Amino acid sequence: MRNIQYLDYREIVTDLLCTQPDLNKLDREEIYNLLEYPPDQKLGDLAFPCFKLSKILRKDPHVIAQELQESLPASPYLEAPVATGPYLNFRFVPEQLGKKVLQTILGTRERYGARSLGQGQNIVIDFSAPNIAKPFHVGHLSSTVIGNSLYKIFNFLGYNCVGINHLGDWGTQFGKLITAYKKWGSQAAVEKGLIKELMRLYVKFHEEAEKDPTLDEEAREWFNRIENGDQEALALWKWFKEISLEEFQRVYDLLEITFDSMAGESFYNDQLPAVVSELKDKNLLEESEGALIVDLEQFEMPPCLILKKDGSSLYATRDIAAALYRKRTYDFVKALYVTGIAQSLHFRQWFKVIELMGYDWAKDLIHVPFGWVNLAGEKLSTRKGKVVLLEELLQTAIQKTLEIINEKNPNLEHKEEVAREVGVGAVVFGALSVNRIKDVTFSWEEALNFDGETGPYLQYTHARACSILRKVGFKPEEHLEFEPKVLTDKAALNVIKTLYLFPEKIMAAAAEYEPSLISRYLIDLAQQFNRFYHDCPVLVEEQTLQEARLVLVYAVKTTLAVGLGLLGIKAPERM
RNA sequence: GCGCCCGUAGCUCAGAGGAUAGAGCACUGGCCUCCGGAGCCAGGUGCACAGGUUCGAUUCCUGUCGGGCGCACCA
Repeated sequence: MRNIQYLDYREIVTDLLCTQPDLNKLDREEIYNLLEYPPDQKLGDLAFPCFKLSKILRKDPHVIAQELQESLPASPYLEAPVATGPYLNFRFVPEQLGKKVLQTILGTRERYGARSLGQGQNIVIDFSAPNIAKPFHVGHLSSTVIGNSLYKIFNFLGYNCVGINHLGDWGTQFGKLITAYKKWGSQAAVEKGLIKELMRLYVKFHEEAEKDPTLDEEAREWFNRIENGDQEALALWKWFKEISLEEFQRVYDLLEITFDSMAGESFYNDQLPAVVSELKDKNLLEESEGALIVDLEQFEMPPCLILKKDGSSLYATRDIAAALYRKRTYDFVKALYVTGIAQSLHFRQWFKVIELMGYDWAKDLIHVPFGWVNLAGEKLSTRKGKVVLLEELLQTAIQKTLEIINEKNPNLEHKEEVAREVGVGAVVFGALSVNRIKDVTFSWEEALNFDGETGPYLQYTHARACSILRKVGFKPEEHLEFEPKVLTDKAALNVIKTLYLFPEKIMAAAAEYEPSLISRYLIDLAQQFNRFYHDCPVLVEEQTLQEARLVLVYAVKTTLAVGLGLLGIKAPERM
């Protein structure tokens, strides 16, 4: 794909400012970054604050702004700049803005905002990663939808993403599960109850283990047997895994999320000895309290545990093996790990180990953390069985959507499909609409609220725009010569300004690994559009005006659909 | 004890070295002979506290307080 050049007023203004001798004191990039959007539209569309220059030139910033106002050359894209106090304010020529932005969208359509920055380079994204034999609950939602969204965002920017579901299919919890199964379970009960039964056994184990610590010993032993290839243990492990995967798949199907690799922790088993010996060869391993560790004291971190005293592997061991494997296999330029913030130290530790092993790509390993999900003040806890199942949440949301459709739009075709898209969209948007680092408290009431800043609000706005376009059979390629001059209403101009910002927002979301920047943006766009929709009738007599407004509607519809797509949310044409 | 994250409106959250700090929910009142009322419009209160850096701090730094998490054989 050819790289698309998007209209960038910061570039235009920077060019203009660079013509001024006084501005030579700052380099181009500095000027570009100083430019800011004024807090109030009345002031202008883009501002250059003169404080930095004031310091360098030892001159009153008011005077600088004033002088710049007088000496700057004209630009076809900008009105004459206005000095307001220590700021030089620029205003976009609305006609030019509208023409450029809307034509770009008419031309690029569902690729509006896309770029070819990645040039096909690989980015590995490790996300979702639920634990086998545990229920898929709302606590897994963040990793799953954030990772999925980053996948789509980086793809859109021209990278080739590799989505890996690093399943928690190895570790001591299987020892616990087998112990519990042997003591309190049965084949029939597991076949009947599936994950629910596995979870019951898991919870039971923890209850009993509090009274009887020898159970932990037994569990460790069972896990050891799995690691050593014991037939019975391995068969049970496989069985539990299959049961879990089937259940997880139902959730992924609802979310329409796919992975390029399902290589979980167990996948790296045969690579662990090589990792250990490489660490040994590089003199990084030390024995401590019977275990093998990499000492990280000089980096002010606790040691990274590589092997337990019984010789079995640990989380870090497998992550290191996985990173080496992924670098070999995918030669990534970045590897993202989308996990809870509680694991920050763990990642800092083993990233450092990779660095100490002499791999310069350690810098390309990036932890993308997110906050906790609480349940009405209490922590989610699989061990205590206190969870909200994600599938249940999604199904409830779908049900509720169906009820709303039956009430408001009973003749809608494909109701079930639309209900799924909207119900799931509500849940996904909820998880992606806040800064990922914040802890969130799950509440049914909020998760099922479809008013205000929600996924359904965006989808509804999109559907209404589609509805207008459908009425006239709008085809974008037939309207390239529309007349932008007639889009003079304040509401229309605000929509255009917001549309203009979209490519910039995608870049920011990628740079910060923060899909919520797109969520917030889409809410803003929808709000602007809904004002326009309210204030300005589109299907008016006057053909020139109608055409221009239709183009605007099309541009919004397209941008909403693209943005929702980047969040992993469907944009139905009717709902 | 050491370390990390978070404290913005009644609630959920945006914002971020600068020009009067914004939305949604909830509450109240308007708006459908008109492109879809899951919508639009109007109505109030707020940067945990104390220092510091700066021409300027809600934003950066330090400390205090409050909440969450992590720190050796779980992941």
